[in-house]
Amino acid sequence: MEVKLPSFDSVFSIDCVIFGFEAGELKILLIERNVEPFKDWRALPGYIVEQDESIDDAAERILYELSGLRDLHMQQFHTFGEVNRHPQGRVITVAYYALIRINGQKELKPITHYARRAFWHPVNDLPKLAFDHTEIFKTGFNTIRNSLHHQPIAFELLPEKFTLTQLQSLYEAVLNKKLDKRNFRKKMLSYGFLKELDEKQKGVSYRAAKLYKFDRRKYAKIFSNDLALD
Amino acid sequence: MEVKLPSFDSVFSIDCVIFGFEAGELKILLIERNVEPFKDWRALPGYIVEQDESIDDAAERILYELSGLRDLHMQQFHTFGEVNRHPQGRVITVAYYALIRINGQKELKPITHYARRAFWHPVNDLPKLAFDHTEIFKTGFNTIRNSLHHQPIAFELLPEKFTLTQLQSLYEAVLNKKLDKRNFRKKMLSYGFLKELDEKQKGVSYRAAKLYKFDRRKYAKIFSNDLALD
DNA sequence: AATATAGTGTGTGAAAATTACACCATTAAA
DNA sequence: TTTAATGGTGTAATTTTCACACACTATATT
Repeated sequence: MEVKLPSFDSVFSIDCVIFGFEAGELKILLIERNVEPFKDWRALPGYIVEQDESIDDAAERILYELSGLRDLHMQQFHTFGEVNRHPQGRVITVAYYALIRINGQKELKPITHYARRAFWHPVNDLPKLAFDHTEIFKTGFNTIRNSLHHQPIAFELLPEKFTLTQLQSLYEAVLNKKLDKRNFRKKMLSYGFLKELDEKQKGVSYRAAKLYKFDRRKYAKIFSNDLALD
Repeated sequence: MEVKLPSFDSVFSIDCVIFGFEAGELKILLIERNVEPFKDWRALPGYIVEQDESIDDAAERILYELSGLRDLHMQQFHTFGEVNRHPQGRVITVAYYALIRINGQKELKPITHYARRAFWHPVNDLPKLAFDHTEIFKTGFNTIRNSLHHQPIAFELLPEKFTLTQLQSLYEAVLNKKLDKRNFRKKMLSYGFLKELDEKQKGVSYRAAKLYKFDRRKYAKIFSNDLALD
């Protein structure tokens, strides 16, 4: 079955590495491709940038079309421009990451037919991905690992109300190492951007943990001097 | 004088923010444009990526053609993709930075006629730049400021043999703040990647300072656990 | 030869941050 | 009531950071 595909001279595309956290595991969003090339392969959600949209806008649109996910805060992290990274011709891709709470109920439904389905997959034990997407994923994972201490990454992945244990297990998943419980809690609380709530966890068959909220205002105040200087 | 210019549908370009250090001042490389659009303006060295070259290769070539500089280690830092950033059409640009010792004797000579000349300009007090190059510069400056503590940035800007005072003044220039001399020296020496030489500064009309070399091996060993994890 | 000049080179104590480490409390289910 | 599972807490030792001031040395000038 030979398929005749168009060939590209000069095309921009976007690829998205979307992280989610569920059941103590860090996951990313994959699609199953429904078109050539790499039909039936797993891949990062990605597609071509239109003439009249900025790359930031394109990233939002493309993610939406392939997964139904909207209004994520997407952040560019690297551009991949090897000559032969795409079999149809010259395609340079700008890679974005975003972080999202997997709410269980959040349904993933591709809008276009380019993806057969979209699904969450644990970052450990990823399948072989189309194009150079494995490399893109690794670069993205390193990126969030490095911004964990400077950006509110953890709080975008967790539900609005979370326990300190959940927060810690997310840190452990991203950093890939065990942390000391007492030191972790002491430190997180000392930053002052966690609001203790009057609520407790429900539905667990052991002592229920206190719930906390992330205080974005205070976080911004504390970390504002991190970068910048115009 | 109306000039008819081609218009672009979909073009990749590269722009370079090249840092140098001289006379206690941090500088960047600018060109004077010799062609429309923005003829006669100051700009970052930048041009269009060819069909058959990777963006990393393109960055090296373009910098060479516009300035005569070669073999710098260029590092991509951001891609700019607003729709109207280029007056002739859709041009997405990948920005790179590099660091170089300004040796005084190193001559800057554009190879192509696109640049009339290339020259060093202090990062403070930059003129208005063509396109969105001022924004690109700022992003690049923030990038190196943030990697100063994790990458051997300082040592690529200094001559091979340097004094601790020179090293400190470079840190001060990049971070834009004064540092304490005793603490700075203590800390730098404690890292163990500075090799003290048996030589001293020459030609100064005051007590000559010891010269040091940067030990790249030891540096790599110390900072290797910073990133990565495949 | 004396002196002015300019930058080099050094140590200590206080405060803050980091690390290592173990046990009782609470809840639901059996 | 017992068990299984996780929640929650404090302290001491160590390391790191920070603030801070003065004598030394090489040269140029008179």
